[in-house]
Amino acid sequence: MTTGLRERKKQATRAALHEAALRLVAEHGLDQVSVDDIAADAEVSPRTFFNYFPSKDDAVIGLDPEHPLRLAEALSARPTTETPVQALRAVHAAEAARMAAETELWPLRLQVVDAHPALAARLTASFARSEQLLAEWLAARTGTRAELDVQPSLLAAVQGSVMRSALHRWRAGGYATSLPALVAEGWDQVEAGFPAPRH
Amino acid sequence: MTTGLRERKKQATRAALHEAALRLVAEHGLDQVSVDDIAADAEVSPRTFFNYFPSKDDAVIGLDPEHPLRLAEALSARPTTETPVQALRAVHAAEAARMAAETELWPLRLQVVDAHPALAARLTASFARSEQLLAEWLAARTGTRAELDVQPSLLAAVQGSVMRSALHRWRAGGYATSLPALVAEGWDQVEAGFPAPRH
DNA sequence: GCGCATGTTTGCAGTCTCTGCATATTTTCT
DNA sequence: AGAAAATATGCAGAGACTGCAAACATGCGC
Repeated sequence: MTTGLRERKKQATRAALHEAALRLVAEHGLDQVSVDDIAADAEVSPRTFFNYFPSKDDAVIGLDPEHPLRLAEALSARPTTETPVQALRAVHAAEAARMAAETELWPLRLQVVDAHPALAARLTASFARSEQLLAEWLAARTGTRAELDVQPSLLAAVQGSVMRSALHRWRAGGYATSLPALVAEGWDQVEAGFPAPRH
Repeated sequence: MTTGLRERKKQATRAALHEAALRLVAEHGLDQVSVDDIAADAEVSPRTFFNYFPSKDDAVIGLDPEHPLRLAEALSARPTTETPVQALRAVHAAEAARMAAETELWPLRLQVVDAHPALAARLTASFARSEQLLAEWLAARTGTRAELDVQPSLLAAVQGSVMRSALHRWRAGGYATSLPALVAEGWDQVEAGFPAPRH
């Protein structure tokens, strides 16, 4: 787990660029912030910016590209006695706790995503990669074909819906409710099959 | 419902641009097709292209921006005796039938979306607008607050998942299964709460 | 039919994102 | 220290997109 100077610097630069992008865009708006501004704020050359992120939007969102793989690993580590939904709930719970711990970044992310539909699309794209891996894991776990059976692709998508809905309500409620609780509430609803609410 | 010459021409130009974009990108790939190429193919000036679509990606996807509103209207027209899920199922069924009728465009759209993650994000963004309106409708229908209660935002998102999953399986199965059937299958799964499949 | 009001198309100039390539700088390893 | 490898930077250029102003087409009242 040794991290040489080189590796540490890379992490620092990446974080600096992401935080600069997020903070500047949150304050001034997406169109009022250029890549040059972000690079200047992070004290690297504009050209270097593109060594770290393929686009301005990606820098603003700034999610770890390795994350989907770690998620898939976490799932594979769950005991095979669990049902797919149980395994997903467990992984989501850990995930939500980790996200809620980033008290600085996620509220800012959700703010800019809310203000700029283009960024919402990027964030969704980030989730999409996870969903694809998840569908494959589900198919393997249940012995079905990911491409043709309903459950893998649908449950993978629904899992994303649960998380997005929880994030949405987290922000709407001013971050007063705990994110893991909101996620759990979503799963309860999913497992209950969306019963009609009584009036 | 009268359409003057002016209005008809606009529709035709929009359709020509969309079809040119879709066809060219399907054949040559997103990066190998410039806006100038698309405009030339549709026989308008490059500048005119941007009178119709705000970006190249949007032209490739080419969904009607009015569609979310019509969807919301269709929902409001459902009898209030139906549960939210029943109403959504009914509207989805009609929707799926309409989409399956466009035997030219949807397969091409799904092909390019599959080949280019950036376009997948755009398509999802198009759906997102519908989901937002839907969440509001659900909240109004069930007398809850769209922002804070679970069901509106989650069910709106899940509805999108059902449709996306159905489209995915439609394409994976070579368009052999009817889209409405795939959508219905998804809803069955949702209503059943994703039971663990037996082995 | 004529001509004005309004909406649409086009060209032009300019900004910004993003890429390829060559060069300098930094870190690592021996 | 010095070679090897990774990283940072500068430069030039393609292509997306916008604002503006000038042509052009259409609709409408007369």
